[in-house]
Amino acid sequence: MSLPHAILTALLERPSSGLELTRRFDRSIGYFWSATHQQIYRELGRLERSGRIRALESARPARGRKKEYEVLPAGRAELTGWVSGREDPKPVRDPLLLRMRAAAVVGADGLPDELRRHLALHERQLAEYTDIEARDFTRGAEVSGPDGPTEADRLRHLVLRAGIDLERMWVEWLSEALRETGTATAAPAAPAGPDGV
Amino acid sequence: MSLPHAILTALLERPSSGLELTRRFDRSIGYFWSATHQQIYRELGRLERSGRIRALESARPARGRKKEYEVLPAGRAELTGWVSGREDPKPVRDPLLLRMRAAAVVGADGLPDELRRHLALHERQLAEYTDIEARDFTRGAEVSGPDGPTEADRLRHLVLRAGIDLERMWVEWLSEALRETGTATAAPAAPAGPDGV
DNA sequence: GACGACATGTAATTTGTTACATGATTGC
DNA sequence: GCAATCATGTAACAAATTACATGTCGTC
Repeated sequence: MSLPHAILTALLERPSSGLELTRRFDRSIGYFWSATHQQIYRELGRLERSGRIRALESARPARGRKKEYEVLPAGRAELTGWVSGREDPKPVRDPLLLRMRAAAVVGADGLPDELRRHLALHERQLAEYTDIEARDFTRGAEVSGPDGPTEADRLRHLVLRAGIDLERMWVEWLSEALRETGTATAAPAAPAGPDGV
Repeated sequence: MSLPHAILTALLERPSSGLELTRRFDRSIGYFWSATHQQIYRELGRLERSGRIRALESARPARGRKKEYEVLPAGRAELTGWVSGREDPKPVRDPLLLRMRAAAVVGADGLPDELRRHLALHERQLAEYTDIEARDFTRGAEVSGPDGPTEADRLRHLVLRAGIDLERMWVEWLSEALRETGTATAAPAAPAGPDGV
């Protein structure tokens, strides 16, 4: 249940309207926590009702009119508490890996094309991340002041590097997978031994 | 919507009862597609009603009695079609990364402990995977016959290596993250620049 | 016959997805 | 006034999570 905390974080970084949040969840925030505008509006409603955020004056009448939110002390407290919480890493759930495992059973027809497609997507994402890194986190382009990077800068850079490392891992793995399957013709494959893994 | 296909794959590899499937989803299958027993029973019901699998004779009366399923031709056809489908990689959604980003805003209190905990978990998972690799996929211990690995073996090995690469990536990233945050005292952190990333 | 392990299931809730509905503002 | 865009929202559904309920079987 992290969506409300993602929104609180985003709003603390900068007060925003629902649509602005939606856009930020397509870039920055969305790189590690994705959400659609429907989820965001629903959650904004809840957070407002529970007194964790409030709409800035100016716009009341709702529909069609922009409505900006800011975080209240209760919201900041909620987020602070959540940050020091514990939560195990979620088990992996990856359709592409499942497809490969299924392909081992019913035949790998068309798989190489899909691998190539994913490779291109991950390469593009990697390039986007490294561009951001070059822009925001290299010596001289530091977001921070003359004292070098702050603790906050270092944390944000670490998060970005997780994204970079992940994309790099997929690019390398997909390249290797293509080397091994791309050339071979799709074989029907024999029934497996005991589970194999 | 991959759960039914995960189940079809598992049942093709070996006919099983609901509980057996649940156990296999805690190992092998679960390494790339996790599911709880409630999900599995519900989905088994649907697959049976839609004529994709059927219960082996022997056990009818239901509750408490073991019930084994096998895949029918319609099920195999469904899976074969699904394997050649296309699906974009899902955007990342990682609570730990979100926590770090939030920590950059409200302070990184207690974060290093959580990083150490995750590091230990990922190291254990990595060890489990490399054990399996050594057991099932090294020369001499090959699952396959004397002709060397089959296409199916190669695919299963690739899936396992994705797991290994992923865990290794996290182990390395978490080690680096600890080097950078573990020593520093938790700082309150200044308000961010424009989104930063 | 009571207990624990095995086994199958129901119910309620929350979260995420997809499709659609409606109002406001701006430029032509 | 009309179309395009910005902006907020509703509704219906699908999937996942959590908690609980029930039945069978072996064994002590």
